Amino acid sequence: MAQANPNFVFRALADPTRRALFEELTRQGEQTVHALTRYAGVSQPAVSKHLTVLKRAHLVRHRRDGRQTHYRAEPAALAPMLDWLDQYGAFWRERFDRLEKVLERMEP
Amino acid sequence: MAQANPNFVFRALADPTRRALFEELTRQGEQTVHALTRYAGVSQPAVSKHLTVLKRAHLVRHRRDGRQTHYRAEPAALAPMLDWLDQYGAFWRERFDRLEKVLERMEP
DNA sequence: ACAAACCATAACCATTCGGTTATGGTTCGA
DNA sequence: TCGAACCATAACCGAATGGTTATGGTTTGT
Repeated sequence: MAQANPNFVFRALADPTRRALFEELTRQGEQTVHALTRYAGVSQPAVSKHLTVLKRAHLVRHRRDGRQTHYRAEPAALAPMLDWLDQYGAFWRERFDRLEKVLERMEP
Repeated sequence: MAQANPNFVFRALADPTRRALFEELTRQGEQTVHALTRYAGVSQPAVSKHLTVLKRAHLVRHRRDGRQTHYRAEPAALAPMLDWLDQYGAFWRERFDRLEKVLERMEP
C-alpha cells in the first residue's frame, strides 16, 4: 500500500482548491489537467502544482496519454487521516465503556 | 453545535504541533498552557497561538481559572472533517458509521 | 506589598504557500 | 512539416505561517 506520510495528507487537504480538485476527481472520475483547469478557476500552472502536492500525498495518480495527462483520485490514500481519526473513536469507545463490543468489528 | 468553517478545521489540523496538542488534550484531558508548553517543545507564545488556531476551529475550549487557563479538546468539532470524508466510497462506510455514532454520544 | 508565575499579545523574522507570467518539451492535427 | 495544444517547470511576488523575544496584565504566594 505504501502509505504516505500522514502530514502530507493533512497538508494537502488543508487547501480548499486542492480539496475541490480531489472532490471533482472523485465525482467525475479521471480528468485531464486541461479540464481540471477550467474547473478550478485558477491558472494551469497553479493546477499542476496543486496536483503535485496531491500526488506527494498519494491522493491522486496520473497517466500520461500523448500530450495530455489524466489524473484520478486515490481515495484509499485517505487512510492515514482515517487512522488518525480512529484514535479518537477508540478513545471515546473506551470512555463510554463500549470498548469490547466495538473492538470485535474493528478490523475489516 | 455551531459548526466551524470546515476550512478552519482542516487548516488547524494540518500542522503537526497542533495535532500533537489536540491529541495530548484528548488523551490526558484538560491542561494548562504551562503544561502544554512543556509538552510541545516550543515557546509558550507559540503554544498560545496554536491554541488560538484550534479555538477558531472549535477544536478546543478554554476555561480561565485565576492566572491559569485550562484547555480541553472538543472532539465533536471533528464533525466537519468526518462529513467531508463521508463522501468517499462505500468501502469506508462502516468505519464512518462507527465513528459518527461515537461522535453523536459526545454531544447530546 | 511585591516578586514571581501564568498567559496573551505585539513586534519581528525567515520560510512556505498559492498565485502569477514566461518558457520549453512533446504530441497532435491540418 | 509546422503551428497549435497540452503540460510541467522555472522565476518571481505578496501574503500567510510558524517560530522567536519582548512586554504587559492578572493573579498567587510569601
